[in-house]
Amino acid sequence: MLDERKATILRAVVTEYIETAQPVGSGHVASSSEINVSSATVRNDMATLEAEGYLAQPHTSAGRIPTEKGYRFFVDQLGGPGKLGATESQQVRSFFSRTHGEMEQMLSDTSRLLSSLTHYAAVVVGPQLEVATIKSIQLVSLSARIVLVVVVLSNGSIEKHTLELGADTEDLVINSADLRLSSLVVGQTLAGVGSVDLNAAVLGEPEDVSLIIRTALTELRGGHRHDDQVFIGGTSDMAASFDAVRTVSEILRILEQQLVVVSLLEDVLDRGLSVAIGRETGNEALADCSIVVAPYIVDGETAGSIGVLGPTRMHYDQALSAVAVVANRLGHTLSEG
Amino acid sequence: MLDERKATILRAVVTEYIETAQPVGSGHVASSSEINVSSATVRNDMATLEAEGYLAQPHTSAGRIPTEKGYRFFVDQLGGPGKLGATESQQVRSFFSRTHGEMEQMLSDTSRLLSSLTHYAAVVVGPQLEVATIKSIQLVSLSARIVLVVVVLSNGSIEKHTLELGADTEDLVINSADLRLSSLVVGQTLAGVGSVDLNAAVLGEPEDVSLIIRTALTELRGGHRHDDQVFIGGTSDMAASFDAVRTVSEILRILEQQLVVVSLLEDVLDRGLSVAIGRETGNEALADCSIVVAPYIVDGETAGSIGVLGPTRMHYDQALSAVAVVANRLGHTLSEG
DNA sequence: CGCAAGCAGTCGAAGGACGAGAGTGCCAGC
DNA sequence: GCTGGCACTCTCGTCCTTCGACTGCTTGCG
Repeated sequence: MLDERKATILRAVVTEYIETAQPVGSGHVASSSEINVSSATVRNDMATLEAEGYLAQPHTSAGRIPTEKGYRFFVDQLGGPGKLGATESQQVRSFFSRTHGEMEQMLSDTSRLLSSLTHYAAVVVGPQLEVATIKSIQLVSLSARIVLVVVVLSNGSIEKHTLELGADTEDLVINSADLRLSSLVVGQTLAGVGSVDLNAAVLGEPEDVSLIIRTALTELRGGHRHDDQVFIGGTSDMAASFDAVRTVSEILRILEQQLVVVSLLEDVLDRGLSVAIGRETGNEALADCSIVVAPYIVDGETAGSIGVLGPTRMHYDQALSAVAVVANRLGHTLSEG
Repeated sequence: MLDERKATILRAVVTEYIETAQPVGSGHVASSSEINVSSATVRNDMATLEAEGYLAQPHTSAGRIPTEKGYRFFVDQLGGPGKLGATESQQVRSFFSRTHGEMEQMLSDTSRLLSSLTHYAAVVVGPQLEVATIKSIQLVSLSARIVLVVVVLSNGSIEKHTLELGADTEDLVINSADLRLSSLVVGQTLAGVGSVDLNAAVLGEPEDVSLIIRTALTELRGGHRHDDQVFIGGTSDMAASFDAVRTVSEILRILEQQLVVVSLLEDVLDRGLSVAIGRETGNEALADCSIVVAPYIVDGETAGSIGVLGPTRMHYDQALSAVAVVANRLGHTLSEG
């Protein structure tokens, strides 16, 4: 499609623009790269590149700026994540050797790590609960009419639901319900709870016990929506890399909607991409942004995804490496547990 | 201190500046307020107000801008939160009638409510776990060497800790440890766990059981640090009310540090204030910001605090009312549960 | 003495002129 | 097919001027 020299020129323009945020002119490219042709030749090629949609001019007699198509070419020819710098990979290593304990804490810390590596906003989407099996279910009575259902899942996360009962209920009743529930759902997935036959479930139990069981199961089924946990870090870094408050505010508005963020990442992954540039993100408000994503794999299965969000002129190579390495290590660490 | 007319003038300047973000001149004040004096007189008074530190001039021949002292006077003479507007109080009412269920979810939603009411960033600090008593403790074995300690507290929140055991452990052993732990800590506060005598705790138990008990108790003691949960909403609104990206980025950096946020709010409350203006916040990076805070009370005790963070030129009356009403209703709702 | 009216002075914001600089497109020639 | 040269374009910074919005002060009036 593009001959060797045009590709090199395009590469040079993109790199330079990412570095300086200034339109880059033919002179710069001619002098500061491995091309040994004159600026006039570069000019001709740049005109072609513009005609083919890889570059754009903010105005006549200014240098060129990469278009989304230009960035896309640049990213594609990078051909996957490279090596991480020495200090960065040291940082990753020390993070994962130090980290332990709660998954939530760890995912949240991971988003901080990722943003500190890349200086962009980092998003970490927690494992989907649906695939995990139920290890334990327990009813805890908080007050006469309030009962907490605590479900422990095989991946170490916890689902909880508050039940408000219509009438005061004795501990004995709660215990019976607890036992029955355990035998019903332990070993199932959360999704599997949906297929439990409500009527069969309460067969032979007294009225008050069966009421609790019904309520608890219904709650568990309804809980599907806030399945995904999202951890976001580095919004301040993100803000610093834009120059219009308006843009920053719009991006923050997106990031505040966790559902949108999750589907954003998943859309990108579904399309088989690891980078979405500008409008490729599918979100008009992110026209000036790019997203770099990777899934992480726990015990052989894709568990969740991580990503960074920055300006279209982001350091793609660094971001790609950072995301890849962190996703890899994160999956590894979670698999051990 | 300030005679009636000077106070009125100061009030007028502050209101006007909050509205327009433009320095306000003597002409404006003279024409657009209940003062019936000429602009020349206003000018004289404004000169005095400036000399006394209530107003400042960006440059000669510009209008006046309130100083922190000016805002402080303005806020003090407001004398506490007023009524909320009709639509806003409708919004609050419908929110609290609709809301139910998980505390985390509710606090997070509350931060969204508060930011949507005020159009500033909203901070909700969750109840301190230390005062809650332990309702139940349970050990769940996730794999041969990994055990999850799940602690249910009386306020409905959950603490969990992962234990990594040195050797494969049978369920029987875990069950014994579970029983012993329950008898030890149920009914205590989390802080109270600290005073349990480790040696007495494991008296008479076999080696493997006592190891688990020790590990679990130690973990629970160490867990004190991430006590407070912080929920932040409306960062996009906050961003929109500043005009320098730099400022926004710095504020976001503060908000990313949950510990800092918590102590920020508590410092303000400790000083007996409900509003901190500019440097009163005690944080240099928040020189252009003000914070409005209120504690919320659950079952007669101060449980946590909520607040909004906006520019020094914020709508103090609205913010004060919103924070007061929401804190009140939140405390109420949590008390019922 | 307090207030108002008038007036001179100050300063920033807005707008226009202008040159410098960076970059382009194109053409002719090697 | 590449290059040097050249004319042209457009932005940006600077300078200048004008305009307008203020202020501070002085003076006069009740």
